[in-house]
Amino acid sequence: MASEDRADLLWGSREKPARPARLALTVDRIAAAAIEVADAEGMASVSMQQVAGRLDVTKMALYRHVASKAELVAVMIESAVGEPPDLRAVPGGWRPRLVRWADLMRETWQRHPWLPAATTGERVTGPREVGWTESAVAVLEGTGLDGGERMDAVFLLSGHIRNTQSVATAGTQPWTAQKQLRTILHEHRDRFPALHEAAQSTNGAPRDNGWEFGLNRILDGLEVLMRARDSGAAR
Amino acid sequence: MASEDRADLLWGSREKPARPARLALTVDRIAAAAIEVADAEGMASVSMQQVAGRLDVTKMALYRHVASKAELVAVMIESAVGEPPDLRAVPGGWRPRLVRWADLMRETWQRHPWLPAATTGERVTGPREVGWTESAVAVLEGTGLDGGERMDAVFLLSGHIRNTQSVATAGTQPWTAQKQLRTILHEHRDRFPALHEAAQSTNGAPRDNGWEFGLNRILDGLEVLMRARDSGAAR
DNA sequence: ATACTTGTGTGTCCGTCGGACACTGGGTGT
DNA sequence: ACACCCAGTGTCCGACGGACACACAAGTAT
Repeated sequence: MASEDRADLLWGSREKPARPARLALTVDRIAAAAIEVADAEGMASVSMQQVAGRLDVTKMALYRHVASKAELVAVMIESAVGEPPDLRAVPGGWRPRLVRWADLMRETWQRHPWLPAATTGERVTGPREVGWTESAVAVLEGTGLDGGERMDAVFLLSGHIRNTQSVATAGTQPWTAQKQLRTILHEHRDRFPALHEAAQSTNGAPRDNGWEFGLNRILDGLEVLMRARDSGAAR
Repeated sequence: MASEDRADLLWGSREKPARPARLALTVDRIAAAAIEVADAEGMASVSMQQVAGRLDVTKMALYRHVASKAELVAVMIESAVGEPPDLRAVPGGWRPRLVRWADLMRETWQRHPWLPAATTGERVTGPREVGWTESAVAVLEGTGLDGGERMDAVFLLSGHIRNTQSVATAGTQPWTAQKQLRTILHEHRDRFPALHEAAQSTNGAPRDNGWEFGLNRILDGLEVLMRARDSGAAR
């Protein structure tokens, strides 16, 4: 079954030293080429033929190493996200650690603007991706949040990263910075008075798609919950 | 230019009563058929031929009414999201109003599970979609947040809706509820101890993908900021 | 009544996509 | 010397979005 194969390639032991590996083509080389294409021309340009062409090989040769395009994308993601960080050395408790985690995550996603597009839809999550989650959930141990809450908190945070990054590269909800909509907003200012006024009062301000704002709001919200838990337990 | 056409169809006056309109095929009928397909079989099944087939018509006939598939999708979205709500009647100030807004938004997005998939990537935002944003931004007037912050807040909230909804229908980061990953997590519990422990402590709990959790955290976070603004201004 | 125009739907074609399948040619183990 | 194995090739398929020329009806001008 395809999904089993995919999971096997992602999760199985990648140690097959039995074969001497006289391979010109390897999964890693393929993934690297695909990432090059995606970085340079976006996820839409990642086709089997494009990737194969970059390796001077037929597209069908790729299928000797990956079972499907979905698996290729999965391998791309695993390769791109890199090893999850160890945050234990970051001082100051959960909040600075989560900030560090979010910054690292954001850096990675900025290096590979196709990650939002590649990680939407049904797919098998790879170990490194889970590792990133693990490292954030671990930060929240001992904060008074229960297991589900810890996972929800990390989901909330990583979702925020995905959203801001999607907008930055593609324009999911490009209310700002995209002049086409800005013009439309101005033309229809009677229809959208609150938006128009809000947009007016931020003209020229350096936009980061609400990255810092959302991050601080989420962390503040978590802190509120933790304090409530503390006082509740102490009571 | 294609994007101009798209914007025209979305934003232009749809009143062309000059022609008597003896049309069997209309943009609205096409959009309705496309939404039927998407609701039933997902966004991946929305192709020009599928939609045309449902209307007993050739796919090329559709191109008389929409300029491209991208425009068809844009019209689908506008039709699916519906008219934005008027929240002025909701009592209790900004917070209950935002909750109401989020609930309405979530209902809509649940009725059309393909919306997350359709609204990713570069595209022109339609007036109704902007209307939803308008109505949320309006709720935040007079809360002490400046224009950019109001927009960031709404972006944060709508991003959360999108994320939870994506996961519910497609499995963007399905750490939970997807038994395949659950099994993997159990097999690799030594590698992901924090995640494993967090998952253990929520076994059987009714999952909503962190919807309520994230919503409350975001609103708490906004409240913290507003209080800080208030006391700062009073000081 | 007839010819012209306008606009709606059709038929055919193209390039690209993911992928199935049969093949080939250069190693390696016996 | 031999057969086997397997990475890479070549060809083919159906589905996709879309260009383009055409058919054909209805309305208008003459």
